[in-house]
Amino acid sequence: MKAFPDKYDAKAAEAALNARWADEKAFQWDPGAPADSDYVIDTPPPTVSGALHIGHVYSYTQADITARYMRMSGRNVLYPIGWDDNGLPTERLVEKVKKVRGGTMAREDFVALCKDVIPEYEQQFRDLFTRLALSVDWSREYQTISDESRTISQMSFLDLYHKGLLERRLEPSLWDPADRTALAQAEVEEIEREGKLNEIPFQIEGGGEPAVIATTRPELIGGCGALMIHPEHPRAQELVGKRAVSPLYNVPVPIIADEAVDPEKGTGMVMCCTFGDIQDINWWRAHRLPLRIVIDRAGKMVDQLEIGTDDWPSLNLEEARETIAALAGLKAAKAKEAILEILKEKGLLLAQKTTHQVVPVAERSGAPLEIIVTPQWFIKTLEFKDQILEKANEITWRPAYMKQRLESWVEGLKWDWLISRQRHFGVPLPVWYSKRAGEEGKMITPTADQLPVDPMTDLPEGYEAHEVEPERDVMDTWATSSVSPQLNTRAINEDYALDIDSHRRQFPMALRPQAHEIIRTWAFYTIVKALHHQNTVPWTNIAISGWCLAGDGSKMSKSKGNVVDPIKLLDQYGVDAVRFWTGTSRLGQDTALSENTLKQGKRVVNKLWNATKLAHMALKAADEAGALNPTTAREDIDSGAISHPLDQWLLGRLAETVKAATESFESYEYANAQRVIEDFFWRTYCDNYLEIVKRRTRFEGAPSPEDVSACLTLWHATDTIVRLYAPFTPYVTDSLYDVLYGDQDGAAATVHARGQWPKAQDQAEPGVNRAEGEAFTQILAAARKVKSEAQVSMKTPASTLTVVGDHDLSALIGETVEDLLAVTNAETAQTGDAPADAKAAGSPDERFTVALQLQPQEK
RNA sequence: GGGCGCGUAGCUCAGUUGGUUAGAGCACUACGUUGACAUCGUAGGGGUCACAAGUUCGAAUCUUGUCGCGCCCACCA
Repeated sequence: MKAFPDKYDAKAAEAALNARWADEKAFQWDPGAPADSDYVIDTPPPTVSGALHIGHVYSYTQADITARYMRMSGRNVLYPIGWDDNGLPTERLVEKVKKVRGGTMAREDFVALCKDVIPEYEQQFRDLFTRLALSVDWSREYQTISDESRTISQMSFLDLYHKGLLERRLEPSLWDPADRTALAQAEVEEIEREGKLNEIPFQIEGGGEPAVIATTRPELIGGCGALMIHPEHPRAQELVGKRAVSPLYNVPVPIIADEAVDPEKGTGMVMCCTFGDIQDINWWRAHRLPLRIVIDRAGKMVDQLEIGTDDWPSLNLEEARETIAALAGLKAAKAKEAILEILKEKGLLLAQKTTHQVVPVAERSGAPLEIIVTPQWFIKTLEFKDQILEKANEITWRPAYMKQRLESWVEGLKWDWLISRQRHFGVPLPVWYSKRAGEEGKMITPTADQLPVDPMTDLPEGYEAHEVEPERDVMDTWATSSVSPQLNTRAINEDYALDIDSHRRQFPMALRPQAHEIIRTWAFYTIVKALHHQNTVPWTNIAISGWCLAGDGSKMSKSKGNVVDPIKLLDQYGVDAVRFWTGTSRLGQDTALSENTLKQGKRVVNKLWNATKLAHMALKAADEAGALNPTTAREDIDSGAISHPLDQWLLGRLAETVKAATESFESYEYANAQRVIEDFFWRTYCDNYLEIVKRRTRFEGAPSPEDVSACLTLWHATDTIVRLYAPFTPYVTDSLYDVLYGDQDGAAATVHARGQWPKAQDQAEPGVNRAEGEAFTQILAAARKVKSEAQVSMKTPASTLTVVGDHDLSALIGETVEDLLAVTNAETAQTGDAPADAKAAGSPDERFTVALQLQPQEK
């Protein structure tokens, strides 16, 4: 046992222990351990976008608390770490740092800049995660853009492509005109705003009352292919079968009845354009309407419409051309204003109503989305909804109700998963298109052993550069991060593998920790990939963390100015205290950053230190007297070495705590574990037991058997408490562990090593001497209350302590009267009637009344 | 519109399968404290468990409904 250091310096401990853990490779996965002891975690690779926020601290600590417990409990934990360092957020960061725009430069040049900028920002994460004491295996660090990740990601592509689950299709898809790329359904957000619902007349061919449609997007009139009306609409009979003529463009379009038109909305008639929304696509397909594109990839009005042809006739071509010219090149929003002006001038804007509008926008850029027809790559999901839901059911969701988010997402899917992006920095789609005579447009893919490839610079085997056209698109980062388990197990399946043995052993994984806002992306996509590649689940458990909110329960955001800098927080409270705060949070639930709880964390660290310091004095003395030879609590009780009833009681309570904490951890309820540990440590151990045991720890020379009993108990309690707190407050516990074990041969170097969690079979009998211990603490509390009410010091001596009434004291509290006298500073104890000059108080459970004859204190 | 979560002390939250008198920390009040700890201790005050009805010997807990907050999904002319 080492000497006890004077003071605990959290910052110094953080630095020293990190160095030691790295040195000893304390958190490396052990390939030599049996496979059934593996516990593999699919760690979220944080997006390299330049932002460190408190949410990182919060959610990664939640995962680490569980990881540390799992390792201590004996599992062979593989806890990798990676960085998601390609895709739009990373492009944005690089553009900001380097003051460039990716779209205006050659791809290679931009990628070179990315590779230049990224390392610094990954180092920020590395520093933060190290300081946070994430017990990740740093030898398993990966990047989603590395050669190996690109290989695995392209393997995933090839497997799905050859299975027919991934295909290139020319069809309408969601388009972000600001970033000029296609998007997946999951990247759509909605904003609410005031809009204008415009009523505009369409003349009826052959005369008659015009059909008035209502639209919020008049700029799309040029793309109108039909006028839709509900079959029950009063004018349906009259109009269906006739043709309406679009204003300004004068294009005759069929009037079609369709149940999907809401007769209550607007005028009950609506134009179908290519494309205003998803309903337009449905009508376009169902009624085989013409494709009339009026908005380009930049979200601007096309200036050369092929209007005036047989397929796209106009009854007044001159006016149509004037309209086209007037709008040419304007962005959709400007074009809307312009066309409304024209309509107004010509008396064609019959009414305009303000309406509450929900507009789909791109999550990243915030730009309103367009639907545009472009060739894109899709992974099939729509026809697999049932299988996806089945797999979701095979996974244990923690908390269980979070599964419903995935279910409602899957049920609402409208698009296959679009993975191609018209961007610059991502994993390339491994495809070429042949230009050879006779096979023009044929898709050529590499073989697995040629990966990774960049079709822009590499060539397919047997082809010359002039014979192929490279695919220029890159994959969305989700297409790669959705194989994060496989990036770590190093294979997609039996057919596509870098290391099939590790994949067979480690896949599916044990745990995916992640936040709830990416259920519809990361969790969903990862499940889809595992289904398509191997018809399995990617992991058996998914633990969903909530958000970290500001102290007042509101969302943290830059605009509100309530963002907390994680580094400052760690400096102010110490990592252990911040982790303690995280440890009070529950999975799935948002947690407000609480100064109280952070302070409480600091108190716990301090209390752990001081309680151990007190115990250490006695332990050290007993050790030097050669009297401290602990085995396990159970054996020391069985052998008679721990003989005192209150020692056994304490260890019995400790055993109950170990049991409850273990059960909580096994069901991923670490907050409950922390609470029961805290309750035992502070209330039972510090407030009561440490006070009670002082009498038997201040021995001179050789300790008596009951002193030895006390010291052995202190040893087991201290040792076990340090282990119980270890997953939560790794620095102070490992510092204390080092004091207890640092110079012992054969002891593990760190409390965080595999197998260090207290074992049930080593504990005392849970609940042993519970009745005596409780009676004792109740009587003690009553005695304290007497002194508190008398407003005297707890040390005030009493000549007698009376447990009022007909009690058998030794039956109640065992042979512990001497302890009771010492801890209450009383001379004698008795039962029966209270002396006339005694002051009395009841115990908290009202079972006892305790009277003390207090002796006047001399100053 | 459908669904999920939450609503318990002034604040932040716990409350296991229904079971004596609903708990903790912070805050508040009083008192105490020269050897583990003022980052402390002891005691105290403070709750119609959102509301209503029901089931039950018994409800914070189960059922139904209402209200409020947050979120997910859908609609979106």
